[in-house]
Amino acid sequence: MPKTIAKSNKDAAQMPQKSRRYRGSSGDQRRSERYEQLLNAGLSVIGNQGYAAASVRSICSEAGLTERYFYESFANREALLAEVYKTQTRYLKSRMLAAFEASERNTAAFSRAGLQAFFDTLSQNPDIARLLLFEILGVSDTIDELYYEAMEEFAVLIRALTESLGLADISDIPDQGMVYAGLVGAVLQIARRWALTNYREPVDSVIESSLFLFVAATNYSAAKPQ
Amino acid sequence: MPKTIAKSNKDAAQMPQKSRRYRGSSGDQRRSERYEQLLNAGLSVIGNQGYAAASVRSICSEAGLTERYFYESFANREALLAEVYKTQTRYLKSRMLAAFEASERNTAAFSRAGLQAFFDTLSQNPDIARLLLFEILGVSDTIDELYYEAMEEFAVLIRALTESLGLADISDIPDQGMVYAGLVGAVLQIARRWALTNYREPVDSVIESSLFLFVAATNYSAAKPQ
DNA sequence: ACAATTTGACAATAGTTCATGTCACTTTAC
DNA sequence: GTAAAGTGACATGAACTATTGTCAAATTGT
Repeated sequence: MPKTIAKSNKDAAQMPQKSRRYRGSSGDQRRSERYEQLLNAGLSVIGNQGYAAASVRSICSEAGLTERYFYESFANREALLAEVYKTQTRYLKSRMLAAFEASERNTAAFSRAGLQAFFDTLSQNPDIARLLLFEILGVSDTIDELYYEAMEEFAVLIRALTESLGLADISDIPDQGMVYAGLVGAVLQIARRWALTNYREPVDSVIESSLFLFVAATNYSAAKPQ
Repeated sequence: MPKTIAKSNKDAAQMPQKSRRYRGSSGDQRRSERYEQLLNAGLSVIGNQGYAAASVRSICSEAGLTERYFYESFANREALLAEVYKTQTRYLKSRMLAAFEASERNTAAFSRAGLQAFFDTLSQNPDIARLLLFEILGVSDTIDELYYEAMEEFAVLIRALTESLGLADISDIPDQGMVYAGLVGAVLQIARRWALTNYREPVDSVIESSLFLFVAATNYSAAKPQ
């Protein structure tokens, strides 16, 4: 009995092997559903217990899935963290952009709307806040890179915001990117302080404090045409 | 042979048992020397490989000491991290204060001196930079508390600095602490960006960018007496 | 009805870490 | 010189973790 006889028409290099429907959904649907569950569970565990405590087992348990399915969607813990982070920054950015568009077209309302969306998102989702403000730093070089990119993207947002306020020329500053990074850092730090004091201050207060720095930068440049 | 006979005059509750000199130094000296070695090794390992990779074993190996001596000085990894952090923030603050005192007594020189001390310390000690800017966040509630306190202390420094620039009245802002926290966050974020791009920009550039935000806040308030 | 696929509970392996313990060796006090 | 204190290399055990594997039960296509 020569072992070269295949037991079916399947090749030695196994075919994609189209999946069967199960409980009403296709294989792809089920897989992406599990992916979503893991993403949500990841956010929940990281947001509640921190990334250090977010073991594969605890995430799967939270997701109601077996460990095997973890590796179906992610190579490892860090890959999950990266995806969760990307998803949540995307979500945050979309909320801010939506707020911009829904806002009245005057500068004060415009920038308040963006900041409101930012701080609202965090206070309504403490898990996201903990992830974005605390857990993401110092994990690995790869994650640091991700963090850096996200900050730069938010700097672009901030730039649009401050420029809408009238900040025209800060060309005497060697690196304008640094200034915008600084403004992002200011808002993030205000958010961290807010989170660490359990969101005790009213949201308007943190918005005003943030806005103060934006407007100050704006006015300074505007008032200094020379 | 009744086991109640003590083998010496030592009590059942063992006495403090005064230590013997060894290799020229007293027990206290040796212990505090080991403590220093562990602190330095901790900074080195955390600064080079991150806190996650800073196992008790790796720290002791770096320190050239046995694991037993770790627990002589620290209850656990986290206790070491806390002490290293406190030591380095103390060091950073002392360098900044020294810079203030050595500076000429005009506002521009004064604030530049402080910022120069800050950024110089980080670029000269990448270990410290990594610890203070990245590794300290998201470790535990205890460490977060420490971070929060350190930030507030730096906010006081910043406040002194900006007030020396003439920032008098920002009383229309609900929480002034938030504004100062924001300025601290701005400087920290600029430092993070600088570190993540391998300190490529000249130090004067990051100083000017930071200063811009300070001066902007100053001028805005000053120019807005109403 | 029945074989194949899918799933979930769980075992297994190999590795790591913390924290403590053992023990031979070095140094000191007397 | 000798007993005790101090040291360093290493062992140990309990607890985790990541990752793969096993297997019976549930579900499906035919």
